[in-house]
Amino acid sequence: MTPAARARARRGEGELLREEILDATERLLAETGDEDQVSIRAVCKAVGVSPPSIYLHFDDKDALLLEVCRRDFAALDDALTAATAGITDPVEALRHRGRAYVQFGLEHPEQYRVLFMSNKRTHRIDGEVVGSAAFNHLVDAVQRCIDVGAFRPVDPVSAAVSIWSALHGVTSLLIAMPDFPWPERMISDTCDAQIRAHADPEVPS
Amino acid sequence: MTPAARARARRGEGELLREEILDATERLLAETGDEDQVSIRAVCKAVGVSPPSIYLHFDDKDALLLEVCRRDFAALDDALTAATAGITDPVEALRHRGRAYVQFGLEHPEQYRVLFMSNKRTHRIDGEVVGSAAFNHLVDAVQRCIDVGAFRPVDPVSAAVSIWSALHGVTSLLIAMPDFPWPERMISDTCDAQIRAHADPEVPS
DNA sequence: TGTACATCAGTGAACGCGCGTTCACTGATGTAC
DNA sequence: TGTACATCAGTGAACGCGCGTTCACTGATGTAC
Repeated sequence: MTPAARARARRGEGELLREEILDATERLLAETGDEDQVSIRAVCKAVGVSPPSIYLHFDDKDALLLEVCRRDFAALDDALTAATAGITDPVEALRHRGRAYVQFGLEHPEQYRVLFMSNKRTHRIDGEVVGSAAFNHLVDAVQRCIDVGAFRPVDPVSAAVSIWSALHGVTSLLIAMPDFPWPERMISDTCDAQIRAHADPEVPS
Repeated sequence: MTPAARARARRGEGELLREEILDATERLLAETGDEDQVSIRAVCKAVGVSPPSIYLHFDDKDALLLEVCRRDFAALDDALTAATAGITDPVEALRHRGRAYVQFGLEHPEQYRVLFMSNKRTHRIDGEVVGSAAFNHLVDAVQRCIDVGAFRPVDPVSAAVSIWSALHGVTSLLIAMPDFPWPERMISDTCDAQIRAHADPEVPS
């Protein structure tokens, strides 16, 4: 049951394969749940092309994985933005952002692994930190809570790191140890606790 | 520069090799900082024996890694116990336990990866959760804080999970993304915040 | 005290596998004249 | 309108590598008689 070979792209449409390769890599990662199973050959098989054709579009395997990483960071950022759409209260928006972060991780565990739990350093190139957009948006969200007086006027970057760290703790433990008897409400408790930790006590909610 | 071949053990002392294999695996993990480089062959080279001799002491590679995992969990538990030795105030003891947890992770990052960040599931066998001792000791530490009235009388297991999750968040982010501009005092801030989050407000410290 | 033998602690060589990558190539298709 | 040619989008086969594991073996050493 060999997968159908892919039809050759028409002239001028060679770049189509590039997108198909990226899609297949992503799909393979999600389906196998194992970064080690994402080999050049496996990707080719999934796409229906031969191994050398990868090198028409990517310098090497690392370049391919870096591009996948970029897309995943963008998908995460999009999911977080979507989760807060239409919410005017900055604290509620932050709460939703937090929940959406954990949810993204649980829905795309292997992608989350690659982004935040791997030692492959795929998320770095030439000192560029690929995922900085999502982090900056979190800082902005914290800043808005400070602006309306709901949060104490601390350094928004430190507060964002603290919140991120708590969210990442929950997400990565759930991903790495799915069989542990985690308490219910662990996710929302963490989000709520982070809000509480930064709230201004003089402004009761 | 081939490493010196290991001298054959004397009769009845065959088990010595088992310990040497485990030590070498641990050393290799720490030195290379990469689980993927810990192969049967690499371990053999480090010990100075031939590949088949591994199988005199371990069923297969997974069995070897599981045993390494057991040792690492024991080492973690020992480090945490040592860090709280002689501290009578339960809250101070918990604070030290927290700091020691993060410190263990940063000092043994690749071991920490294997224990808490891997998808290899090395820490499970026949449903036995290998690292439960360290977790139970954390629950006990939380319970002592509750007993003296310093912590609100919540479920100690949930509180322990919450604390663990926060500590793991910090530890694993620092390990996975060492180049990120983490704020100073991130570790101690996290420990302090967790203590505060569970403290009984009627008992000011 | 001598010697045959069982046992122990390993080894040498090979198995089949999948990997990333490279090289020379092919064949369809658009274009210049 | 016909045709030679350049270009594009790939492919087939091979490279050397390291991997986990297995098989038949070796040679030293302790022990029974």
